[in-house]
Amino acid sequence: MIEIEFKLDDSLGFILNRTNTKLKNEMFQRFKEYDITPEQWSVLNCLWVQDGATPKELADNIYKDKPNTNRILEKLQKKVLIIRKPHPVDKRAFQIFLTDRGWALREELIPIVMKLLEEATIGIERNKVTEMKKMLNQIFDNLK
Amino acid sequence: MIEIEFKLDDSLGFILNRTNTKLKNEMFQRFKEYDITPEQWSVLNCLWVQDGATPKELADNIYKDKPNTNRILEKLQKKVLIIRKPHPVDKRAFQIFLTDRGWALREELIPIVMKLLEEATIGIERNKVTEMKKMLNQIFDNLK
DNA sequence: ATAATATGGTTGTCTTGACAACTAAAAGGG
DNA sequence: CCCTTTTAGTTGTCAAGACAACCATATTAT
Repeated sequence: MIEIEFKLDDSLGFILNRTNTKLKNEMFQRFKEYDITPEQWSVLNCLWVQDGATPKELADNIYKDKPNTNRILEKLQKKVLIIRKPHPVDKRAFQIFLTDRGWALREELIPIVMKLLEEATIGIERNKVTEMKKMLNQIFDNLK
Repeated sequence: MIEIEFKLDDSLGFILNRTNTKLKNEMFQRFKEYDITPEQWSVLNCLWVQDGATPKELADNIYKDKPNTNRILEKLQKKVLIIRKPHPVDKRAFQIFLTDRGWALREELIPIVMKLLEEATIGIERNKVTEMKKMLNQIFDNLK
């Protein structure tokens, strides 16, 4: 009988998930005083670049499906960080706009994230991080 | 005024999360006919190495908290892949044992995962993957 | 122009993840 | 030995992710 060799602790999937979870969680902690989750952060990021985007466009940008994006938007709306306006052309759609508070978070949150990523990658050369990001994107492209 | 530069699409956190989600999801799809989730897979893996472990030990091994581990165990139990037995020494604790079906999944699932990881890392040299895993573990250790 | 199809958005369900609060048993300190 | 503290496990809550089903509007084909 052939003994199958597989070590969970050395498996890319497990390692990836473990690190991702911890990083996301640390981000969540540092955002706590702003009451923003990492997912909400990613939506805000998209809006800072493209204010007035539709939920569909935002969903595409953050690589999540429409229901999830919708629920994230609901939470941002409840916190008055965004407002929905009817789309001028497409009656099915909306446009999402940042409120003043939504805009203001930009200068507050970005430094926090940059500091976090700085700390997370201590001991890893900058070009190695770039290399890792390329590999992660390669894996992303390889799938599905 | 200083213009803050930050691109979500080039941010390690975003890239990590995006790839992790996709890999996990692809795993979920390939496990579908076995009705096993990636998280349930990780628990089974631990039991294949340490049959009779307690929920607490399993939680430590998969880096999840007790409530989450407990609920994953409930699902494995409902599918009769594991059974709980009272701990012989500690009356608070349990020991988790694999059923025959739980053992049998080993030979079925491991090749699927190995194939998936093979496909996911196409175009990336094997030593680069090793390097990436080291970096991910470094990041994990850097945090908290 | 109308019928069929596609798309934007919403709602519901199930699994997971973090966290708080709780029970019961074990361990430690006086 | 008793009292305090720690630990194993459970339950509940909220945010999120995948998925299916659904409605209303747009688009396309005939």
